[in-house]
Amino acid sequence: MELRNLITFIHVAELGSFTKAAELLGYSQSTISFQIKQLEDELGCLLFERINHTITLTEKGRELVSYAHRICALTDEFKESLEEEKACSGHIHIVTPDSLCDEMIRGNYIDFHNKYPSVSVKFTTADTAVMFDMLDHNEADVIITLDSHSYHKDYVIAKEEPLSMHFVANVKSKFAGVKQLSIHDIINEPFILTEYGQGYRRVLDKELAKKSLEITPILEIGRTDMITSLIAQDNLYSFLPDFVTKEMVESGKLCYLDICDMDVEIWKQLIYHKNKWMSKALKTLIDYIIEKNFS
Amino acid sequence: MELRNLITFIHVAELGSFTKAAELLGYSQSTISFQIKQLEDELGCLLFERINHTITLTEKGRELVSYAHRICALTDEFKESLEEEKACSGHIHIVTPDSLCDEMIRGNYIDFHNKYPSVSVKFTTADTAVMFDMLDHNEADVIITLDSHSYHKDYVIAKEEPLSMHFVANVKSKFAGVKQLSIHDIINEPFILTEYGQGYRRVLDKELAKKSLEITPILEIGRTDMITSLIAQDNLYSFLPDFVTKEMVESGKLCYLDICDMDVEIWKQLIYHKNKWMSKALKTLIDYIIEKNFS
DNA sequence: TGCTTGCTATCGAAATTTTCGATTTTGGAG
DNA sequence: CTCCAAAATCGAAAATTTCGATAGCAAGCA
Repeated sequence: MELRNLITFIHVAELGSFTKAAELLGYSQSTISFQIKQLEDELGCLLFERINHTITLTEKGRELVSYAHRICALTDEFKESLEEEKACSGHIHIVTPDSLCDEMIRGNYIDFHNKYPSVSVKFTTADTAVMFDMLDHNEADVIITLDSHSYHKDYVIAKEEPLSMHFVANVKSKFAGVKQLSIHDIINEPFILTEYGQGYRRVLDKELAKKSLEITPILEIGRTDMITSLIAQDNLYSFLPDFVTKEMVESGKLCYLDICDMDVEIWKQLIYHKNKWMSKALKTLIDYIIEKNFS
Repeated sequence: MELRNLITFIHVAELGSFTKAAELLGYSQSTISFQIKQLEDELGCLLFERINHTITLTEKGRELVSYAHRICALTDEFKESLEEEKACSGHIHIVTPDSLCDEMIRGNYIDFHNKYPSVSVKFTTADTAVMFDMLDHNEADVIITLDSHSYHKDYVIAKEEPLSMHFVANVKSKFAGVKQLSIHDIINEPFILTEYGQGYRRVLDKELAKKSLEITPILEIGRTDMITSLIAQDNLYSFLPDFVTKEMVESGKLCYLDICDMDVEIWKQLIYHKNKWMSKALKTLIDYIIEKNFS
């Protein structure tokens, strides 16, 4: 029993004529005969009495008219529901590095939630490799990387920008305010870095490796807020994005070091899988991030 | 959007796999791909996200699952409704000669109604030619003729029996009790007959015509109950089926005449059109008439 | 690293189904 | 009696569906 036949059936029943239905539907008359017969054969009952070339609905036929209408109404309803602007709602899973998650939650998240209260956002933190893995397994809807500039045909980059980063130290560091430092000057100072493999940490290591250098941090930790607060307390060093340190630099607790021979290029990229279905909610979140500079 | 596709879609959504659905449904896997694509193309939206060869329902997909279930439920419901023993109900139009209508209404009709209260029966009276006309136009569901024996490939005879008829007279008639009368003896007596063209009246006329005889009735009327009551009151004559006269003959108001040279063969036939859809109600009525000798 | 397995997409060919046009049959109207 | 209208039927054409084979890709495993 296919919908095509049901639609034909409805029209035949309404018009009381195979021929008229054929004209209306743009079929030949024999097609209508065939389709109705098909229905009758499948259902094993007569839908129309044919007496002297005029048709009359049978009891079963009359019943089918009612069902057919209800069935068609449902399909129409669904098709309409596709068109109409959906209330923007749903669940979205966004995965970011630790530092950014912090930033976002403390930043615009409340505003976003107030604007779109029925969108539930799940924040998860992970390192870059895991993030891409999650995209590949459709476990994350969208990710934000802080890493070297990446590109792959399977991913869509919704937004990207270079990330300003600095070596930072306690304001009382002997290097504070000193111009034109070399990486060699500070390489043996006590560093706190994010975990190995984590986004910009990995890029930093690679850049150092090019110069046959290596930093052995005294502590590795993902939570950048802890790093900054430790540095603010003691003579320690790190390499962090400005958005993490900006506040404490401005308040005079930390300072940027002027390292002129290290060029670590880090990008912030908002990425989703190219096969990802853009739900209204997802699109809204992504647009919000792009426009409001949410992250 | 055809039901085939919706059913496939439901299974795919449930199993979360094109391959498994193909096995279950007995299709090849490429067919499933094709059918889902067909749906997606027609609806203009993605139903499944395909990321690394695993599928996940999209929002629209999830919505369609719900609609598809409802649609399938309706079709199933209809199919079941075809199977199940229907409450025997509906409207039936039965057409009979005047005399029989009387007989049936006064006879078993109440019993039938009590047994099958939701079957509404419409009785109409008509002469034989009109009755067949009504069958041909599907205006009557079933007819009962009192006429010469008829047969036609387009009609189904559900029941038939020869009808016993007699010339009848008032018990005080000079012919009462006389054996071996000839039609010539009574041909000029005052007759009351049913209308010309009406079933057995027509057959009678034809039989008389064979003998070059003719009866010119003093009154023509379809209502046989009136004929009998008039004859009971006066010295009048008629030619009627026994079922009409039986009661008054037994109570000694009328008598049969023993006319031995007229052989008028009348049949009672219960007939419907061969293309008539046998609704439960119609079948019940016909069976009832056959079994209970309703008419 | 290479092998195997499991999944979906794709493609051309085969099979099936649908559609059409022409014809037939029947009844009704003029 | 002829013409018209309506549905059934039939073979052929057209369209659609299905299949089988293959490819591409990722995961698991040795």
